[in-house]
Amino acid sequence: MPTAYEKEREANMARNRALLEELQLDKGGATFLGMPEKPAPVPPFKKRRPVVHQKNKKRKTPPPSDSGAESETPPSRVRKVATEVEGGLRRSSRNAGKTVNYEAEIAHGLPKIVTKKVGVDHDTEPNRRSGKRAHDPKTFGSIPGIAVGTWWETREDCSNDAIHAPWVAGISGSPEGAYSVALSGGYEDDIDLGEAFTFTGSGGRDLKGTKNAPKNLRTAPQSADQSFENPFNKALKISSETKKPVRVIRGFKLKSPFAPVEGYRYDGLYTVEKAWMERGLNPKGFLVCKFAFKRVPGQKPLVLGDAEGAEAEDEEDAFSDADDTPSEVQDTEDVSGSTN
DNA sequence: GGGCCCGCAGGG
DNA sequence: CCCTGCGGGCCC
Repeated sequence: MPTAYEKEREANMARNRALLEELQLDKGGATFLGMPEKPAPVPPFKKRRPVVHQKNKKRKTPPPSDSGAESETPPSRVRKVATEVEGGLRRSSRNAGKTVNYEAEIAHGLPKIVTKKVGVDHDTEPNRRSGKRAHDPKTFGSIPGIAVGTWWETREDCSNDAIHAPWVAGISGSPEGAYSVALSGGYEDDIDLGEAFTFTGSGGRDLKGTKNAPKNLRTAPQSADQSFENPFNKALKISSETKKPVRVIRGFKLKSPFAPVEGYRYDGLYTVEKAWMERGLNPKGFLVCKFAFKRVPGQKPLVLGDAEGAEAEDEEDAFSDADDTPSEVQDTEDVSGSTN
């Protein structure tokens, strides 16, 4: 006997799915590997394999840099890309420690600051971690040198590549609109059809607990209504009006056939097609902000999950996209794809 | 595997 | 400074 709330949820989901299917059929949409001519029957979920964490927190000692020639050679570890599957490295190289000893790295002669910019004075703040960034994450559109399909083990690595700056938050934005979002399974009722998906806003979670029982959490269940007054949600709403592209990463926790099995993957640019509110999938039916995203046509096709085979076949082309810049670090401030 | 607690980036 | 936030390491 479904309750009124359950029926409402069901209706919401059906309506949202219909909306996404319509978006997918839009001209230029629908382009993931192996996609049939017609609509997309979403394949069954692949079983998610959680990241296997290494007990030993120590990071692998970085290789000694090419003595002296370090002035423009970025640390090769800054970015893990799909092409690393070659040579047996695969994705099982779970060795990126969390406790990074930057002084040790500096002692090794690795340049931690690949470029300037980003509003940081690297002369006065040489140890500032964001100084590692080669590009400003607060830009709209693609990031030079970061191909669609680029993969990272952690959100931190992704952040360093300026694709999605926050380590935890799912939305990065400003009053100008949203720069990027992370699909990481935080909301069970989000639907992911690949070329189009729904996304739930932020806020309405009880992160602090009560004064007597403080929690100090980073994520928590829904405990209040969301609203578009929330700056993150507002940014996405603005994006739905300006239609500026938003970078999208999918994480391993996302329940979707398009989610990577491990880590986080950059899946290219999407536009926010619609913003609305509805009762979310939470015990008390708190309101959440919902957004419908549609992939910008003409990008490298999505892959299903890790799509082991497809990815291996594709690795030669990992950087061959027209709007991708082959080199790791740009000297120029060229921001191709930006609609700033 | 769940609970806990923490650092951190980013914005106000 | 304060606060938030779809991480992640660690302990049990």
